[in-house]
Amino acid sequence: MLATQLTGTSPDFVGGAVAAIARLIREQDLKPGDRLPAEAVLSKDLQVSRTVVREALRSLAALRLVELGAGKRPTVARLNDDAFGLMIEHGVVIDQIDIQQIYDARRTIEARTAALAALRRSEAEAQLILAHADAMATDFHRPEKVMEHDIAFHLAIARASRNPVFALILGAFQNVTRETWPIGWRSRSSDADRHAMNTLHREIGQAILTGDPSAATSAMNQHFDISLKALVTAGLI
Amino acid sequence: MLATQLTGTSPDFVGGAVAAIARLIREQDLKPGDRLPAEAVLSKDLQVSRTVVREALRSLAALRLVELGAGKRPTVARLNDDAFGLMIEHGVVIDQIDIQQIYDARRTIEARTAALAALRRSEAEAQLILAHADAMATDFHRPEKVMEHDIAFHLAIARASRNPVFALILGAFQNVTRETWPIGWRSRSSDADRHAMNTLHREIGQAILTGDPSAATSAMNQHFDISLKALVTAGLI
DNA sequence: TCCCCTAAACCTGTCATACAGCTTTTGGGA
DNA sequence: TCCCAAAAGCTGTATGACAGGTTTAGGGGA
Repeated sequence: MLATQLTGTSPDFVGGAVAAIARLIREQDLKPGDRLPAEAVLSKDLQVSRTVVREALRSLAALRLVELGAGKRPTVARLNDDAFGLMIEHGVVIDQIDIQQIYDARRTIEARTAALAALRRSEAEAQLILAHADAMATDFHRPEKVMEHDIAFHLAIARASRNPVFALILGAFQNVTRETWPIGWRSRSSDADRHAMNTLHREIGQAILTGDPSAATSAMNQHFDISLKALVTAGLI
Repeated sequence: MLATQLTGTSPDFVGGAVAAIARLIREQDLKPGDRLPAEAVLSKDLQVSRTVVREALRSLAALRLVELGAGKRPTVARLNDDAFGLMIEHGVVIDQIDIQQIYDARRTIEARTAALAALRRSEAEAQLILAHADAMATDFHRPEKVMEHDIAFHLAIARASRNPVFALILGAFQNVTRETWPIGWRSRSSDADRHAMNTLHREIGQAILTGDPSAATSAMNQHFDISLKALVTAGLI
């Protein structure tokens, strides 16, 4: 339950404060934007110095449970993917996770988000998804733009799935994707290959617009088949 | 990239220190267990007070990128699921995520981990998985034990899938599962229903032992169908 | 009465210093 | 060479201080 660990049975004031503040949020049923007590108040209530309270709040802020700002009392925060993104990136840096494993996770999840998006997307979401697919073709000669639209395309689908857990997880993969994407792009042998990828994106978008979940899933799976092949060709995997 | 946010264009010393330390780990290619510079050294190098360095280290420790201990220099840490677990729990507490969404994520991922486990499990892993399934039957009259074996069963499969991303995500759901599991258990109308669940667990385990991925996936899907129904009956979803 | 503005009160971000207690290193003795 | 103890190194916590940002309260004007 604590965010830090105990050395033997030592006190761990900071860990205790983290737990106490998390409990406070839960027990007082606080929601995003609600203000927590000021540091000085927490310090008195929890019987620890402001130093300890501040380190505890920083811990919670790192996890995105609270938000801090100069002069402002701490507030309860909405979950957001960049904290988890840092963790994933770290996993890659220390070789605990490799790129193929991330791709497999993406494939597994995105096969599902594509299906859910086909079932649940709003009209605006479907249009946004297709717009990104189209923009990838339009900006074809500018790889950086293509990449950003590609990433936005997949994230838009995740959001349209209406499951924030999926959006959170896939959002966390973004930074890693930004590093590997150019490799895949360069490894494709011809522009024809690159256009073929765009076609698949549009197919996914169409299936989502049409509301055909199994078509969306199978197009998404094809997409990952091809992308993975490109990374294998590049020797990245 | 930073773990905390900037208010306008303010300096944000702590955020800068977090980024600098993360960069240090990456650029020096540090691995789990490697020691970081002492706080005093970082303080001098980064030109900020020890207070700032400490808050930055606490942030990284909360995300499990580093590990802290009294008297010890900070060390690089292996990723671990409890930080992500806290985030998920928070998402539930503030109503950003509901139980059904977590179940859908679990179902999606576990259909895959079951298949992968069937393909990749070691002999010992297969035995461990089956042992947990058996223990659920043996300890049938002690719900708490059943729950722990149930959770351990699913986690063992995740680990046997050999994809740490899945293990990380599913591990993070554990705490939430611990809160909802008893509700599902109580909602089942008869002991026969409860035994049926155990049978399914054993079926999954058998498929993994046999090395039959599609059987493992379909048994896992059945398992989730039934579990979800129990939660719907209980009015939780 | 209501709105707006300003001054005061409140609060966080950063710094410096101090010291207890834990860990690692060093150096000497067997 | 190995072991052990002393010294050095380091973190965890506390206190006090102050700059600068934010919120609140209260007064003045319409």
